[in-house]
Amino acid sequence: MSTETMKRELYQAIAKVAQALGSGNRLQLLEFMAQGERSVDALAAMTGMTVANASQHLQALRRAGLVAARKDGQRVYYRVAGDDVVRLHHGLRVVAESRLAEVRQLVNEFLGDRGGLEPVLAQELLARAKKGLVTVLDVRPREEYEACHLRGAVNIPIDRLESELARLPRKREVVAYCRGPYCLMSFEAVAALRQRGWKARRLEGGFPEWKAAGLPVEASS
Amino acid sequence: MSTETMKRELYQAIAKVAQALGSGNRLQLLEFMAQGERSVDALAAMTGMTVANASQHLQALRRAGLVAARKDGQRVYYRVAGDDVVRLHHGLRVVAESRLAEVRQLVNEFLGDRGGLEPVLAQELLARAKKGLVTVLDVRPREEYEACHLRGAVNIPIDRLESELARLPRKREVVAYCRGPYCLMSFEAVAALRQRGWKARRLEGGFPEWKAAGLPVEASS
DNA sequence: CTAATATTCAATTGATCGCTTGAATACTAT
DNA sequence: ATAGTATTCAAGCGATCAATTGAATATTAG
Repeated sequence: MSTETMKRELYQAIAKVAQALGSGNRLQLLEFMAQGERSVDALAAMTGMTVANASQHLQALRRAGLVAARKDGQRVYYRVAGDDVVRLHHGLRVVAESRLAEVRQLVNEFLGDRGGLEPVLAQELLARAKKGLVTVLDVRPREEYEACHLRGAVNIPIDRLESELARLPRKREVVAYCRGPYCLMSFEAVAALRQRGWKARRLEGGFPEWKAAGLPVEASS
Repeated sequence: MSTETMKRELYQAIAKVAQALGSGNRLQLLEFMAQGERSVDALAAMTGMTVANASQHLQALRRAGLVAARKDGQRVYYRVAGDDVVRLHHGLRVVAESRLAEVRQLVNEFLGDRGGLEPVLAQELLARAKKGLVTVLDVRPREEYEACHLRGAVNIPIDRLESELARLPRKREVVAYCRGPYCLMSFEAVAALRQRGWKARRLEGGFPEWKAAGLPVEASS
């Protein structure tokens, strides 16, 4: 076979991965799976899809090698196949935000005036946390925190933040994070903390991006 | 509008970038454009597509913000929109090679027994070149070298390698590179040099990956 | 065993995509 | 102006895709 045809076949095979990413529904499924494995009906509920539709999209992602499945009892749990997949998802978002005006506008609308809160970069947080200068706050639900979180982070789910404020020392800056750049919980947390006199910022990105970058994480017990 | 619908729209807009990458022909076009800007008919000839077809694919890439066009005389020159696009292209290849067995097999078939030549990583080459331990050899055609090349690289196009061997000092190791991981010129060069007694290896990836990683490049004159 | 639950499968519909063909447009050289 | 070249446009065809619907399969609880 000529090298031209071989190269064409090769790129056509690589393109299948991009095709699998070429659907808003599948990108959303991947975002949720980046938090940890999830069952089909959980993913269907989170994305607002029918179960049958979610199942078919998950199978498309599996055929492209982007997710893996594990069966336990009557449930099937899907998860991203590896950190490289999360990084690819992230890279796609970055390019889309920087190259498509429509995406930039949608992000601005979505974040509203919250966009103004300038985020802390992962490397910066890592350095400041090492020196004990900041409290790292995970505002996701308890189960997600327990499955995996940034090393040394404290967990106060966003709906309990007001009642458990006492756990956050006032003198240190708080850096909050949640599920990712399109998750609003850390924005809310920062706003609430600032209103009550804390110095607070949010982490750029969220938990999946941190983990995919190979930065330190830990699980509870 | 509810945040769910906004998020759905946002991801649908991001997915358009992935859709643009979801075609082997467009991935090949991007590979060629990563070397530098190219006219429509040059790209059509390189990929073996009809001119009309290439034009349409290029417009699809432009709608997705991945390439930009410049008109000069009666020709239109297309180029990748930025280094982030090259990095995304690269990330896609990495995921496809690591996650799809079919892609791994096609790569092996394509590279044949050449796959055995273990490549030099970019960071390693940078360090060794700084100490003057290696000769960096660009085996691409002269025009491509002149447009842009790794800083300090020597240019001997692959078809003139035999006749200009004298330009390569025998005692230093040679590291050869070309257009990218699916370009065979550097493999040939390494094989030829080794046969004649040189110590030679090839650079992992190629020129576009080096440039997109922000490593030092320069142009002639 | 039976009922209930979770997931997958199969068939259908409308929409979109990829490629071809042939014509239209834009620019250059003479 | 005219001819030649480069690119884009428009129409058409077959293939693929996304979502819905309803049924089939697999597993657990009682």
